[in-house]
Amino acid sequence: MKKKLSINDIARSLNISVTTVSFILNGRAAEKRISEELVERVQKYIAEVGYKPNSLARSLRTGKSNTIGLMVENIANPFFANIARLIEDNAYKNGYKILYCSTDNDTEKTRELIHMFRERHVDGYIIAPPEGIEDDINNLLQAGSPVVLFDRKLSGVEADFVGIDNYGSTYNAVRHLVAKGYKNIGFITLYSLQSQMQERLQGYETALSENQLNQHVKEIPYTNSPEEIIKHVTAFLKRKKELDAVLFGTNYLGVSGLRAIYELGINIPSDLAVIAFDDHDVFQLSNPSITAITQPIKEISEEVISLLLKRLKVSGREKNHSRWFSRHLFIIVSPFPNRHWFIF
Amino acid sequence: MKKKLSINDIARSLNISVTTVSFILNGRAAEKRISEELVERVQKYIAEVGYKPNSLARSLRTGKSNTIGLMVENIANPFFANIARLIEDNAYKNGYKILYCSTDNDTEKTRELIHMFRERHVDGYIIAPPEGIEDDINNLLQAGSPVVLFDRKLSGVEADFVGIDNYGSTYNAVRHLVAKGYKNIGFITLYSLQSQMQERLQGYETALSENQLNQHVKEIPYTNSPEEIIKHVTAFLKRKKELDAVLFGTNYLGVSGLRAIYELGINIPSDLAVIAFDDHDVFQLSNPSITAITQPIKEISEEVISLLLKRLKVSGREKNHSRWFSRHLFIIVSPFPNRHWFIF
DNA sequence: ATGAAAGCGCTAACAC
DNA sequence: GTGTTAGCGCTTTCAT
Repeated sequence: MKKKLSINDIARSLNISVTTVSFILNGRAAEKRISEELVERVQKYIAEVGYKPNSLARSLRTGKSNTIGLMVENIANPFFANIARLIEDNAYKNGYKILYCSTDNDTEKTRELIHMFRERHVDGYIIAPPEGIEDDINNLLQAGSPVVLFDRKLSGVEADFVGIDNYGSTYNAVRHLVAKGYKNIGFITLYSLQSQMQERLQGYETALSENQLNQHVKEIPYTNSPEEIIKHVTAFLKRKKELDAVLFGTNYLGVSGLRAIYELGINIPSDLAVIAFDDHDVFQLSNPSITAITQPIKEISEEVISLLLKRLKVSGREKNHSRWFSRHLFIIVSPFPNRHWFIF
Repeated sequence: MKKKLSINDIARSLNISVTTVSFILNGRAAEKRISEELVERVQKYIAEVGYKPNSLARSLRTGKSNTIGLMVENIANPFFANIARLIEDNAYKNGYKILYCSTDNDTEKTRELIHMFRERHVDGYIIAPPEGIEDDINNLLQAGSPVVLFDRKLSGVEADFVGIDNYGSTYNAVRHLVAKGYKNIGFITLYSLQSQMQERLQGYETALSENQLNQHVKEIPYTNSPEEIIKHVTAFLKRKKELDAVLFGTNYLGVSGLRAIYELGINIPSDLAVIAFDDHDVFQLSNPSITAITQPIKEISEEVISLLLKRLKVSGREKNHSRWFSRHLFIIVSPFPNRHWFIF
């Protein structure tokens, strides 16, 4: 168990001061006019003995950690897993490490996780927030930490946000079904007050009432297991024999829902048309493949990380917020003067 | 931007010393015979002002971080994502936080990630290692850090390991197919020297040669995109018209492979029987559903984390390695006297 | 039972 | 240009 080297050991071995080593380490040698020759000698020695600065100590001192906390609903959900991967890659390229975790939509767990991130001095936060976490996020913001929310908004929280037009998505999906002649369109969604779910519901309801059609909504709690979801969807479909189309509010509801549909022997699309929200391998592979409302995962990830990186850059420097917008977005609407909302 | 409280602030406000506060904080009040009344007063005040110790400083001092680094191949793969979730939950219950990351089977990236974990003083490592990372892991071990490997072994690395009987799995799968009368059985696998892939290949080859059947192996590089995989599988199946069954070496090869099969209009199972390695929602939902060689994810996760926790406990204390084995395992074989290999 | 103080490894203001 | 030194917030030994 070889002892870890410290900057002190290096300085002592080389008969120079720790300051000099520190400056060289942090690329401030030129600025401090440290001789070329010394710089080289130090770097050679460091490489030789394999010294690596202790980033814990560095963080403790500087208050920065080059780390971003990423909180998703569930890392096992392909939608979030893929976003996480893209964000991770992008962050790495910019010198940031990502720490992820799953909130399970559990407010208390999320609170603890935020706290853990805070303890670890993450420089910024990317969060798909559960309900009820508003105050905690506001605290973060108030403490000067950059926070980018995504997937669902939080009312009363003045943070940057990236998401999609949920309302328009379900609204258009239903209109599409109506145009194709479907009359009894069900919506199987989450029992949740989260903004994205409420908007999806709203889009569904508006489209239906504009066409004088009846609503058939089934709300399923987030905590249900796949087996429970299957049971409830099965019961719902059995009761609602008149349904000729069904829209799923999330990908995993769609996955379990399809199981229910297959088990009931219902044929897609002759007996029942199916549209799901968020893509999933399953939807592409189903035969016939299931129509999915696909979110632009790549664009969302890029916007999220670039937004946060900008805040990070700004937060150490001048507060000039000009030229903040990138190219490929749909709508930019923010109720707050200094915050940015990107809606794809 | 309210200033963060430190243990000093607490001590000063209460007119006591930081030592006392520290002892109370760390549950050593009784041991140090600090008066009940004082303890209560301190705890009340701490709760009131919402003080939370800075874990960075604590780690710097103690050298522990209550953190475990978890490196999987790809967090977007359901097999790894689910294992990660289970490990995370279990670690949390034991007071440990998990930092995950994806290696992409890239040795250089993995090396950097190990380094980052090391910098951050993670207390232990859980790794599904890529090839070529042997020396780095040995360094970790030599430095006294607990490491548990899973999914694939590393030759010449004396670490704990948890995995499955890959050889037996494919061997039995092929025998199962042979028993059902299939004669031309293909194996579409990864172009990889990783132990688990080699073992799967070996199982396939042995079973075939025992039955005097011809091998039909297609190896696909890890770096291929789903589209490339589909193209290569398509070409392979087109060339090998004689195949009546095919075995996929991993779940994502199976997912893309199914796409190829569907696009070719091949019927399962009448034209071609299909077995995949590792489960996936897609396999369950396919119609008819695809047979999958399912790994016991729950058991693997539990064994991994319990193994690491034990090492963690031991590494601070006496080195008594008795009673190390848990209940639900299949085979325990380790080439090293002091290391444990759990093969399910 | 409680407090003073050293020190974990690093950065940066301030000296020279 | 380079060195001295004061902390960042915490734990823990040693005194009292």
